[in-house]
Amino acid sequence: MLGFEHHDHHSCIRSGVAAAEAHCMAEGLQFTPVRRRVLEILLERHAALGAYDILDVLRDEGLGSQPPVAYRALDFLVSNGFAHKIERLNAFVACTHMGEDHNPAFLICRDCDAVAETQADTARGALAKAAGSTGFRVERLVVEAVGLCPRCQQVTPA
Amino acid sequence: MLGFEHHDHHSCIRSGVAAAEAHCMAEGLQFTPVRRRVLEILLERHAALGAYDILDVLRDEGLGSQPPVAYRALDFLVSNGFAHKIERLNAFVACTHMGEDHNPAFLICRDCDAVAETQADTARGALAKAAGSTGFRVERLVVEAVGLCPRCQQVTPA
DNA sequence: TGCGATTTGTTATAGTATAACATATCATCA
DNA sequence: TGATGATATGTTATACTATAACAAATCGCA
Ligand SMILES: [Zn+2]
Ligand SMILES: [Zn+2]
Ligand SMILES: [Zn+2]
Ligand SMILES: [Zn+2]
Repeated sequence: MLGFEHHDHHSCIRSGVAAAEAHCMAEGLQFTPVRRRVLEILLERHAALGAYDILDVLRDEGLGSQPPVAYRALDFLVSNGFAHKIERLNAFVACTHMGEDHNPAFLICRDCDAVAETQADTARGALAKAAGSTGFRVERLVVEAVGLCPRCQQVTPA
Repeated sequence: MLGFEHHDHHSCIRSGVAAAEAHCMAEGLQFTPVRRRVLEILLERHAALGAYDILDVLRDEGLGSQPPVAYRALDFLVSNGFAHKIERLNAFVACTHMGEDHNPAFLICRDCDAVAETQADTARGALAKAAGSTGFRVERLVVEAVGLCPRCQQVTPA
């Protein structure tokens, strides 16, 4: 899991983009400049970004200035598993398990909005079981934990 | 768990309101007409309702006509555990475990927006463990499963 | 009754997201 | 290569969700 710790962020961006590009190539999807750039922005910041934050960057770079441009790119990235939407924040993050089939769960710091992605396999199993007994069929699962990241626990104890 | 099945809805409304009222009495909280009515509306519909849906009802009944009226009542209900917010839908549902300390999880039908509340204890345990290893401290947990309810599986197979 | 705290009323505005349609680009094949 | 249908982008307008700020009313309690 990619958490709150340090890491080689430069290579993390490069490999993320590369994985997405490879996947698009393989699937015949168009990895257009806007889509690529939005993914890069998400990877660069490594945090939850609102659609309008992303749009601001795109606008500065002349890649688009209206909301639909950002939302469409984000829809593409989310649909193809390159990014996730954090419902709690109305924001988006790059996926840290590009291409792998996984059950993402997110740890969201209520102080600094940092987001870490981890796995929710156990949760999915338990939920699917409970749901199954009522006849409900689970298709997607949103798991978002809100709390304090290690960094903010020092600044804001209690 | 209160699922998608039939139940004595009339008594379900009454007991929900009664439980909230009792809790407010015990805690010295003001269970005002607007707050009571919003809880009743949520219990009556037994579905996820947007703040503006609720506001429409309040307006018809002369209980308030501006967004803050609905949002304040909802904040009160959510803060005190009488209702939950469904992040995925930007909507609210009455709690089905009034007063009990619990880890709610929701089963959301993507077709009819019906919502059932169940328990996410296993998920919470697993998440807290995974999070703990990174130093993250979980305070609240959002678990929302999106899929098809029994009813909609018949109408919309596949 | 008086006073501080809480709740409600109201206006205005901020923030998030999509509908609809015109234009441009891409992918393919005749 | 050049036509063509599909996909993606540009743009305008608007819908939906949520909160800030302040005034007025009400409540809880001394
Ligand atoms: Zn990184
Ligand atoms: Zn933090
Ligand atoms: Zn009921
Ligand atoms: Zn349904």
